[in-house]
Amino acid sequence: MLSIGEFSKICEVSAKTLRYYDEIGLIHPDEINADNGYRYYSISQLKKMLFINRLKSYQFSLEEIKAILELEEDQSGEKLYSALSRKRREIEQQIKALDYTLKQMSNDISNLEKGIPMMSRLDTIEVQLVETRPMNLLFIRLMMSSDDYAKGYGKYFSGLYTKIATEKLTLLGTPMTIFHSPEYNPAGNDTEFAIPIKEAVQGTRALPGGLCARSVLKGSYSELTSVYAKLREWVENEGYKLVESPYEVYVTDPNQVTVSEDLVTKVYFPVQKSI
Amino acid sequence: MLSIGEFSKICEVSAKTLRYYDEIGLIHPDEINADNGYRYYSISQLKKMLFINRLKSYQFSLEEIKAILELEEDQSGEKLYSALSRKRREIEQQIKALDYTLKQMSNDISNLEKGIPMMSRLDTIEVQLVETRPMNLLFIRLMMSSDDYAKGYGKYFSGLYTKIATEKLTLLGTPMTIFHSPEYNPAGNDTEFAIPIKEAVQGTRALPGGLCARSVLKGSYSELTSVYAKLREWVENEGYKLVESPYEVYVTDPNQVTVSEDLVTKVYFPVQKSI
DNA sequence: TGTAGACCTTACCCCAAGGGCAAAGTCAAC
DNA sequence: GTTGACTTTGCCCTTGGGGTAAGGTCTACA
Repeated sequence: MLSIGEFSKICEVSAKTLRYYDEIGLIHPDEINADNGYRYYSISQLKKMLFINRLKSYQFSLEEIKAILELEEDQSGEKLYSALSRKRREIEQQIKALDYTLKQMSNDISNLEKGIPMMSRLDTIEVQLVETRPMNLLFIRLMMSSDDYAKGYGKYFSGLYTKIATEKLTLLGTPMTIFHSPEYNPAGNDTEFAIPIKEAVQGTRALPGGLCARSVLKGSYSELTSVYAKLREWVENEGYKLVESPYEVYVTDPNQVTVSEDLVTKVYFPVQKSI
Repeated sequence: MLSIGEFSKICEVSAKTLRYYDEIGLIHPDEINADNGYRYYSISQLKKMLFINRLKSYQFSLEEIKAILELEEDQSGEKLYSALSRKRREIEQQIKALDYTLKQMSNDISNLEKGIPMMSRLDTIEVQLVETRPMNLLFIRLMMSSDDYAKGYGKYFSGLYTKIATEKLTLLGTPMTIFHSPEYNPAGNDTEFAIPIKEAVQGTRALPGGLCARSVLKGSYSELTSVYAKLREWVENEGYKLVESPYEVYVTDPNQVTVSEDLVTKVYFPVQKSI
């Protein structure tokens, strides 16, 4: 039997951590001296502890590890296999996200090298007051959680395009998204995917034309936040107010454009002069 | 002026977060109504908030962001530039680490597909009882923090090799590391880098031979933990005890071996029969 | 002018995964 | 027998806020 100190040295885990794992039921010492409360671990617990360490290095939470250990006792490695596969996908996602972060950072760094301040893009976003024409939209409107956006765009737009193709409708513009939720809510937003067409068939509606504040974004969608901020600032400063739901028009098809710098998106804020 | 709710919607930051940032001094509202305590933000604070959001996405802590904001007020973007560059290196490191994790996970997953349990490697590590010969070591002994190991190995071994070359000494084996700290301590470990040579010049010492438990590791150093655990288990089970500092012998040169599967490392535990 | 509903305030407790420290009890070696 | 190393529990601390409660305020509508 090994004291907590000995066991901790062998596993390269602090004694404090071992006590914590005992407390949360992850790994209990094989034996506890009833007189003095000293914890004693058996050599055979080493394997379990190393397994825990490995799962930790795979970014499983202690709770997940506990569940895995409990499952492992009954049956074969089926659950473990699927848990690992799921976690692997998560880590692949993390790497993608970090690659993207790296790209953005490098962009900012090279701008700084040229003497361009980091947030100067905000000052260069141009807002125009435009009059839009009424349109007839083939649409689908639903609640989107922020996680599903990437998937949703492809799914719903291709559904709409399929309908246009099978029913031989006439395309009049590029796809657009209308945001009906008055505020941004990570849990879910009332979102409308739409494509302008000629025919007023079932599943279409009219989008009235009117005065809009509009910005054109050339480049990655990650800058959209700045565009929205700029538009709101402009609307406020110029004495207008938002009277309808804002919408985005995807002038370039994200599936056709491989380089994100080539993306063109127009953001519209339907406005009125306030009083 | 914008109320906290309006400002929070524009920035896509929760009101709670804004109150927290006010509390820690990251961004104070432009004005606070003295009667009711309501916070009011100006449109011009938008840029600062978006800047904070961007730095957050670059994994700066709020404390770091605060420091950056305070520096930005006085002078040019020098500090920001170096902070960004440093953080970029950190993120590159993270990606490397995640890539490595991914490799290990994939290995475990493909083993599971073949029906091989994850920690079965532990059972396959073989321990042999061997008698080592005394050696004469050219050595350097110092405290190494766990962060420096990667750098340290190259630095200190190349120092020793330089000495061997310039003083025309005779190489008698591959490099080795002796761990004198009785326990693993992340803050620093008493570590000896050594190379066996023939001549007993200054800067050398004798390593006595004797009974050792030894395991041979073929593959990545990340498995060393398992090897150490296995050796300790073996020593305990077979009724031996550790009587000197353990050491590792790097049979293959890490600088020559490009594929980590080809690395060969021998781990020695000098032992005696216990009583 | 009244009031309902939306909005704001502070205050308190909560999360993960332990780290640090203190006071007190215990063990092992000399 | 003593000393120093080891162990115990208990309490507070970390990051970046989330959740909720109790109570005060604002604004739009009737």
